[in-house]
Amino acid sequence: MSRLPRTFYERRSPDAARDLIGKVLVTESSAGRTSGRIVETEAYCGGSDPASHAYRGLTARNAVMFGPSGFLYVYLSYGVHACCNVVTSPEHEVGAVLLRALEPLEGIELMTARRGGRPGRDLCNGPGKLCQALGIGLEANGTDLEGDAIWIEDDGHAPQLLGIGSRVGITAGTDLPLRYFVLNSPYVSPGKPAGPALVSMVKQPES
DNA sequence: GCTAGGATGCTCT
DNA sequence: GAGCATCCTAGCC
Repeated sequence: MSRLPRTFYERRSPDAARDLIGKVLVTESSAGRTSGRIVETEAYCGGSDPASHAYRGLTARNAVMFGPSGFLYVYLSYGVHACCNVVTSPEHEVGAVLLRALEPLEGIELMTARRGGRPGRDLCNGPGKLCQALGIGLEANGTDLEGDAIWIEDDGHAPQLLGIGSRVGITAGTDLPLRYFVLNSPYVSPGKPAGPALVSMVKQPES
C-alpha cells in the first residue's frame, strides 16, 4: 500500500483518469477513516474542453484547477451536492479528473450513517454520493493529497476490464470518450452517458 | 423494475 | 436571471 506521489498527477487528465481506476481514495477525520476503490472517473481538459469548469478561464470558483497538481477541487453542483475532482495536468496546462464512483472498502458503517442509512451500492455510486459518504465537503476544496486528511493509495490492484465511454450529466463536449469505468462493476454510477455508452474496452494485465 | 420531474443555491453572463 | 460535471421520490408498468 503506497500513497500516490505528486508526480502521478502531473500529466494529462485522460491518462491520469484511466490510471486512477482501481486506486483507493482514503479520508481520515475525527469521525474515523473511510476508503473506497475508484471504479469510475471522468477527465476534464481545461481550456480545450467546453464541459470543463476551466474552459472559460480563471474564476474564484475554479482557481484550484489552475494551481499545482495533486490537489482536490471540490465544488457545489446544482446548489445541493459536492463533487470531488483531482487536479491533474502537466506544468502550464489545466485539467482535472472527476471522481464519480467508488467501491466502499473501509468505514462502511460511518459511510452508511453519513448517507442517511442507505445500504450497499447506493453508498458511493455517484459524484455527490461519494463526497457525502467520505465526508468531503466544500471546505475540502484545495486540500493537498500529500497531506493527512485525504489521499489516494495504490494497493497493486488493477481492474481486468476497463470501459471507456462518453461522460455523464454534461451538455457540452458530449462526444468525447473521457469517461473511464470498471466494466461489470455494480458500483459504477447509474447516470446515462450523454453520448455513446461504450466506445471501447481495454484488457489490463492481471496483477 | 423504470422514468420524469422537482429541489436547491452558487456562479457567470 | 438562466443554467448547472446531481440526487431523490412518487408514480407508473
